Formats: sequence, structure tokens, C-alpha cells
Amino acid sequence: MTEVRLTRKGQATRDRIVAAASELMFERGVAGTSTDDVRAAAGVSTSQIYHYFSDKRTLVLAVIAHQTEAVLTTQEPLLSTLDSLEALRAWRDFLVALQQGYGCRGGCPIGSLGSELADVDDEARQAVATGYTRWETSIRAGLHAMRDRGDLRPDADPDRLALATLTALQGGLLLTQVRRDTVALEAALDSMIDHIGSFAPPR
Amino acid sequence: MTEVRLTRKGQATRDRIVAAASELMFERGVAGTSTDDVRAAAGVSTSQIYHYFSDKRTLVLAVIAHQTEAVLTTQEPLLSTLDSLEALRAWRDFLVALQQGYGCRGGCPIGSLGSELADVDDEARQAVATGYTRWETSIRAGLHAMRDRGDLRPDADPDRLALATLTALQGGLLLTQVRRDTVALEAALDSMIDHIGSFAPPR
DNA sequence: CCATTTCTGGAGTTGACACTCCAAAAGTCC
DNA sequence: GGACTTTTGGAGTGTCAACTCCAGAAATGG
Repeated sequence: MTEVRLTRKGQATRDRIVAAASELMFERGVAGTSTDDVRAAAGVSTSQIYHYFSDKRTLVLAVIAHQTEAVLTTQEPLLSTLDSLEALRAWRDFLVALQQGYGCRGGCPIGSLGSELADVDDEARQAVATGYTRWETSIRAGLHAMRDRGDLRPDADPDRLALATLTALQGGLLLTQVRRDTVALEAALDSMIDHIGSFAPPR
Repeated sequence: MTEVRLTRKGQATRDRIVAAASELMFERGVAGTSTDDVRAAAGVSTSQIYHYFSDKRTLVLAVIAHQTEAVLTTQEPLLSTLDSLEALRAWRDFLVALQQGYGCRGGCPIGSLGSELADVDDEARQAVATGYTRWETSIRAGLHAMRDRGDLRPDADPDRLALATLTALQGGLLLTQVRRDTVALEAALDSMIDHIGSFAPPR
């Protein structure tokens, strides 16, 4: 783990490579993206890729990290305040719209990488798992807030509900990609949100 | 679509190729499986693969069809009687145990293919979508039976619940694969089953 | 049992892709 | 402004994978 110094320019080039690789791998998968594709898209020369990354595997790990940040950043305003049914529904609407914006292509930027790499590169698998954990943690925080505030009964299990929600979301993104249609995503998230709502205290 | 005659022996060889390819692609993905790997695993020669399949793409389509049958067959006794909460729970337990039997590897035999191919081969995407539809239809039938019988209130929407259940399952399989742990699958299915249970009529 | 079709073995071709190498240009820092 | 490091260009290399070809062996069917 020798840290190598990067100049500002170097950092910029590195970023451009990761960004280009992320986009291509999102569209065509890791195996479907050659280093030469990345080279062309990033507008760099062959040697630059190998100057910043020891091999393609390492680049892929950087892509996973980059996509994790991107996913969390994109949802940020919503994700940090998922502490009411209305907020959950707004988040759901946001995700559905986002997928439609992509023409229902690509699936989950993290999940697709996970599916492709999990059984093939253990370090990549763990990196994706870490990304999921961060995502899950955000959802969890909102549900805990709801329970603490009394919007959910004490017997609600925020951790398990958060995990189930993330899971439903992942399934929804996969089915959206395969069917080119967001109904599955909608149905899954709606069901989960209704289920969370069923833990509201009697009034 | 010229149908070519196959002798019994020819059919057997073809089947062996598809079976070997299915297993390898389940473990390492489509891109991670070379035709030569398949050749070796099936114990055939190069020309045999290209005698039965015009190219790798076509073989992959056969693999998708094969895995769809396999998935439905494996779950068959349970799948055709998913018409009570107990049956749903037994099915859930079966799926969880199945994943554990695989060491939480591989994910969904159909879903993994879908994720890898959806944006890259439209025919493959549609084939996977068809597989999902058949799966969904089975789940749907059970829920309809429950509603018709009065185990679910008339306002329950079996179609939407079935879709949400399949979606939760898919997400659960993906997370199982990435985290090497079935908790997500359990949480997602349990939540969905509880949600279905919430449509039970008052008594 | 012969003509025809299907099946099989394996060597060969072609292209793509991950990665190397080296020399020069640009940037950094005292 | 000079010694050093970082960055860049691009030609080159070796491997591997998809697919072709052809000739011979087995099966089929009248």
C-alpha cells in the first residue's frame, strides 16, 4: 500500500479514467469494457492507465468505490431524511424517475458490479458489500428516528426493515433492467413502505 | 429457424454441452466462461459445440432456457401450492437452505444472467424476462387462490403482491451472493410474507 | 448393405485484449 | 535554474478466446 504522490494534474487524469471506466462499465459491464475503450473515452494514452492502476482489477476496485460515492451522493438530500412515510414515498418516486431517466437500463451501478464480480474477485465482492452497508445504514437511521419519535411501534425492527427495503430496492432495479419497465420496482418499494407503515402505532 | 434433425446421441451431446455451460456460467458468469472451458467440461471437441450452436451467443440463449426450467423444476412441488402463509414460509425456508447449500454463491441462475446480459443482448434480455414471467405466474396463482378462498381480503392485489415477492426474492439472492450471508434474503421474504399476511380478513 | 446424413476430432486462423517498455515532456521544489 | 519526480505518447508483445475447416467415424433409412 505505498502511497504515491499525485500532482493536481495527475489527480485529474486519474479521476477522468475512473469516471470514464465507471460509465462504460455501467453500460456494458466490466468484461464488456476493454482498457482500450477506457483509454479512448478518457482521452488518455495506454501508459497513463497503467501509471495510475497496476492492472484492470485495481481499476475496477476504484470504479466500485466511485460508484458507491455516486449512488449515495445522488440520493443524498432524500437519503439523510428518510424518517417518515412521506419521505420514503418521495424517495421511491425519485428512484423510479431516475430509472426511467436511464431508459430502465444499467440497473444498480453497484449491484451490477456485485453480480458480475462477487464469485470471481473476493476483494471486489467485499467492496460492493461495503457499499451496500453504507446504503443500508442511511435507511436504517431514518427508521430508527421514526421509532424513537414514536411513529413506529416499539416492536418494529428498524434494522431488519432497512435491510429488507434495500433488498427490495435491489431486486426492483434488477427487474427494471431486465424488463425495461419500472413496475416491479414500484411494487416492491410500495409493498415495503406499506409494510413499514403497518408498524405505525394505533391512534 | 430451420429445424435440424438430431439423433438420440446428438441430442445427448447437445444436452451435455448446455448442462456444462450452464454450470460454468453459473459459477463464473458468461464472460468468464470460454467455449474451451465448456468443451472440456462437457467432454466434447471444439467442432461439436459449433455443430450444435452457431455461436456462443446462441449457446447462451440455450443456457437461459435451461436455467429457467431448472429453477422452476427445483421449486416445483412448493411453487405450485403457494396458497397459504405456511406454504409461503416453507418456500422461503427452502430457498434460504438452497442458497446456504451453495455457500451463498452464484446468486439466482436466471438473475445473474439477466444482470450480465440485459443491456448487451436484447434477445437474451427478453429470454430472461420470460423466465421471470413464468416464475411470477406461479406465485400469482397461489395468491389468487388465497383471495378466492377468502384467506385474503378482496382489496388485496395478488398480481402486485406476486410481483413484489419475486422482486424481493431477486434482491435477496443478489445480496446473499454479495454478502455471503442469507439474512437479507430472509428479511426481504419475511417482510413480504408478513405484508401478504396483513391482508388476511378480520375474524 | 449402400447412400446419405449426422456426428466427432483436432489442427489452424484471426483478432482482440491486457499489459510492457522506453523515451520525452511537464511539473515540482529548493 | 537545475535536479528530481511525475506525467504522457505510442509502438510493441504474448496470450487467449471465438470461430473455421476438413476429413473420418457413426448412425439412419430404404
